[in-house]
Amino acid sequence: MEPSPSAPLPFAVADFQKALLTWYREHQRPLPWRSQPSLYKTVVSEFMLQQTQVKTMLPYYARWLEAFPDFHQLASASEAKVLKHWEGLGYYSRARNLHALARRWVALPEPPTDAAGWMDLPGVGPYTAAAVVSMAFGRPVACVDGNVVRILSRLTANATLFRDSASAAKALSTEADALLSRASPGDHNQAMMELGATVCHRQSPLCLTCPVRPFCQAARRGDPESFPRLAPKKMEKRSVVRAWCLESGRLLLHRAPAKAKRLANQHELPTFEHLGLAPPVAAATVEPLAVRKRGITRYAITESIHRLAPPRRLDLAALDLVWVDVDQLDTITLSGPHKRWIAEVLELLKAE
DNA sequence: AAACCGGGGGG
DNA sequence: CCCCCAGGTTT
Repeated sequence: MEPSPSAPLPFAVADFQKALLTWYREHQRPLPWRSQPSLYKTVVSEFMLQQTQVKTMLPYYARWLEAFPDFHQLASASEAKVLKHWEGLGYYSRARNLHALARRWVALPEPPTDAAGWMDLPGVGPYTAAAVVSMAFGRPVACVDGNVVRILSRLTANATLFRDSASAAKALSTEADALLSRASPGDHNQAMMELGATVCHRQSPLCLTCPVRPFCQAARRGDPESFPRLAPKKMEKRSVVRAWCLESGRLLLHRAPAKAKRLANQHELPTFEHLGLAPPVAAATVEPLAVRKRGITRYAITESIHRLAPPRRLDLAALDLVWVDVDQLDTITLSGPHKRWIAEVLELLKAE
């Protein structure tokens, strides 16, 4: 999409910046990467925040910094250990990318200090590059995440119907740049996102306490929730039948190959396809051990878990299957939902 | 229970 | 440019 010619913002940019920064310096949340900041802390926190809210990633962040205090310790850790520390956070490619980034970083004669240089590193796109170079190197590059999209579209009461938040981010990047404080780009970027996270909520925004309300067209009109306008998304329903094979205290699990597109090196309960079996006709009529639902991106997935006698003559290696002692589940990496579900089913069986 | 959020990568 | 990734929170 063509970057729209920067429509002049309907207020004095310097006044906006001052109001925003004054508010941020007083009201920012005390987050662990903000006290004694470092490049490494900034990178780790931004990776964890890529698809996850602050509250969720906070405990992971603390454990991560204890296990991997800097780029060198992270680079020399095994991938298994890295994934283990990410377990439960989801979207595991972020962990592999961060690990790969650390290994590239320690080998670099001179680590990059500009956005283009960071975008060459694994797992770093426009958003993360802007965040890192503005916060760590004071570079004037505006971050545009979902929070910023919300704030910008409300400030100007922008009624454009965007395809999705990614295209909105692209379209609004010109304005984000026009608004950016050249003197404090790192604080400015953090202040915008902090404002979006704590005041300019998607629903019921706290306009009465907003430091930039005098600049906001949507607040003036009284309908901030009308912005941004995003095209509705379609959810697709899917269902999966999983096998629960428990024998002699060992559970049969599927481990996605290292090159798998999804859940590489992660364990989950095997589907019947994983076992080389057609989903049983019985699955439709026999009561499953458990039924769980999960929503991922645009999919609404229903997973039913059926007890299955261990099939004979399984070629474990060829099918990426492993037997894991139920007392040893902590030593492997399970996907977050399956980790919970397995614990729940074990509890269920104990009660029988 | 359904709807929503949301960066990066790869084709 | 479009689709996928395989998770949590909110309502």
